[in-house]
Amino acid sequence: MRPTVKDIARHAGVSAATVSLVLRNSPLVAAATRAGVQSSMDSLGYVYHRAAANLRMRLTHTVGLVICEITNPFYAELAAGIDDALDQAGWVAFVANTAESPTRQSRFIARMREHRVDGILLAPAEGTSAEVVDELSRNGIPVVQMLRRVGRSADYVSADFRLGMTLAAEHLIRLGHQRIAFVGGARRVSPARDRTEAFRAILPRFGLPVGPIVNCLPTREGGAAAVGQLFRDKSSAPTAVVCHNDLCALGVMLGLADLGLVPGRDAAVVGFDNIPEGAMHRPALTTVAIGGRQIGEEGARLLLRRIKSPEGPPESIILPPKLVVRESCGPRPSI
Amino acid sequence: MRPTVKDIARHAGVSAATVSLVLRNSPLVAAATRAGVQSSMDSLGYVYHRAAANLRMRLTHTVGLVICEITNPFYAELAAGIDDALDQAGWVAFVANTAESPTRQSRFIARMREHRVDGILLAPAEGTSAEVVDELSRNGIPVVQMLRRVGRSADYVSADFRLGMTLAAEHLIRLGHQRIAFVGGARRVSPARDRTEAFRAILPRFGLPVGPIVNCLPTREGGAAAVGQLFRDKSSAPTAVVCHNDLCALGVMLGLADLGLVPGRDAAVVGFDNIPEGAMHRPALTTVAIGGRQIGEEGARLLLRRIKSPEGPPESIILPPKLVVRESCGPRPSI
DNA sequence: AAATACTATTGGAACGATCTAAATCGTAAA
DNA sequence: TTTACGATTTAGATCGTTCCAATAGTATTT
Repeated sequence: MRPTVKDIARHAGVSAATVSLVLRNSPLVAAATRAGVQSSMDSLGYVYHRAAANLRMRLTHTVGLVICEITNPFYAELAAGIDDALDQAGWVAFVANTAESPTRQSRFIARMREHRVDGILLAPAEGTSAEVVDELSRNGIPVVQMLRRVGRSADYVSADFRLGMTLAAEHLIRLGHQRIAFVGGARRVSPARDRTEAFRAILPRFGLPVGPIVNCLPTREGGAAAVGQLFRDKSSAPTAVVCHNDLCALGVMLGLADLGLVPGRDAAVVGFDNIPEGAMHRPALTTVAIGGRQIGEEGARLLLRRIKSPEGPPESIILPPKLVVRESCGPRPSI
Repeated sequence: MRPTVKDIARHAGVSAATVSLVLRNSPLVAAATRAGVQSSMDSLGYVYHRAAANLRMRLTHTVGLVICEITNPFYAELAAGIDDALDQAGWVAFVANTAESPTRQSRFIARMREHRVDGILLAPAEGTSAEVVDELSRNGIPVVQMLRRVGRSADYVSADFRLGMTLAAEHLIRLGHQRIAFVGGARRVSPARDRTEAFRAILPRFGLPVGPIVNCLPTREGGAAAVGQLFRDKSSAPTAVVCHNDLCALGVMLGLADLGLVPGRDAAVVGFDNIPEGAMHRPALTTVAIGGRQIGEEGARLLLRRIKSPEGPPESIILPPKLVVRESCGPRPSI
């Protein structure tokens, strides 16, 4: 059996209470005593039993990380940012990959509540109801929603997708594009709605018609399939395509290539997220950088702040996106 | 304050012990009593406090997941497989992304031991010493090493990288290639050593010289940079390149494209891993499929088995890889 | 009728830490 | 010599569950 504070106490000739004080670096304990206890711990190979301490204390120093799709490189980056920030604070995260299933998500959240996490970082699965977040808030469990907002009762960290869409569209308009399409607007999550609304708003402001909006999954496959619809009729095909995310944009470029069209020459393509493979692609992808890592870090820090002081109204952190211009838009439309 | 078993007991007019029996679906308790307790739990909004139960029981039903680089799509897939298998068994994982830093890794492992995880799933960071695994084994903490093996004292799940390399090389040889290079052999981890050794062994068996081996990071950037070295001198350039992984292979294809060479026509390229973007690339990447998801599932299941029965010698599960032929090898070398 | 077996329930001691309030010990002041 | 005080240390209750051994109550057997 592993040694406990009692064993250390006996070995060092003090009481368990004193060992506990040493463990928590209390200034109450005399230097000589502290040294003795320390050496007892070393020689017995003591490992702090945080779970036992948690039972007595208010906090478990543990959070739940619920991610809608960890295999999406953007969310992997988000998770890495969270992990970084939590590590710096000495906290640990339970992880769960919902794979966009609200059922799985509810199961995971229940499990994490049983483990008494002090808070939850939630990148909600598509179709998550506001009730999921509200129920947690009602029960005093701090939640930070990331990217997708489903409830108003909890904190939220995201990027300004409206601004991102505006940056992308203005760039294309400045290049002279007149027929601009949007691919990937289908999903019923707030970032998708934001992009779609901004897309609808910006074009008329420049006297341009709102181009076709194609609904598809935000994956390579989805993007590639969308190309078929958009470029079926050559005469009415768009000269530029804004995509829901980079994955989708890479798919669109693939679809274009399969039609013998060259992205950046025959049609401009812009993505969202700025995932690494976009830069390492030919043509390199122009994209709206969302800063997933940073959102993760901010989210983790916000959650820890909220756990420390649960009072106060829900907070929102909206980070500004940045347009990263590469090759996939080319100089000017050829048609 | 959240209700406890005592509160439920009082409300239902039974003892705490009975509530505990109901919680664990014991057949000892009468149907009527069970129903009463259940309804008390519902009306008071009881949430099981697993941490408290853990203190009394032997297990925490918790494992540590230590990943060398979560943003690498292959490891993201591995993590998804693990998450799946653990979910099915009703277990939860603490996650940690070491970003290939052994220091970080040690810190994470220590933290997880404090949380009393029942076992650890370890995809070791590069440079991990065998001592890390041995120390855990010595202290009776089950460990499953994934992909990279650093110690002999613990279980191991991986793919047969030697066989994978053999499949790739034989395919290229069958296509008629005579000058075959290997890119990415630098890293001091067992899968890299396995690939390199197999590469050195297979070519002489067909009377071919062992082509150049270029050491580089297994990233797009590394692969792209390697192309510069290999194709500097056109006359001695290889006609085929086997890469450490797909990321690297995508980089090589990028490097070739930047030199005006067409992968699959001017040089064959093969990767390892079979990550999604390889299939959705032009030319589509021929690769040795490692089955990250499956390795994750097997690893998680092995760990749970080991936790249940810690006795017995370390076990190894080595899954067979499969060659996935796509376009990046082309029909035959043109030179 | 007494002994036995079985079912359903329970009080109280764990698990390993922390917290509170009180005890102990020198030492300096009265 | 006694008292008071600050500096250390400690006994014992506590957190929310499970485990053990014991206890009723009922049905069955002898």
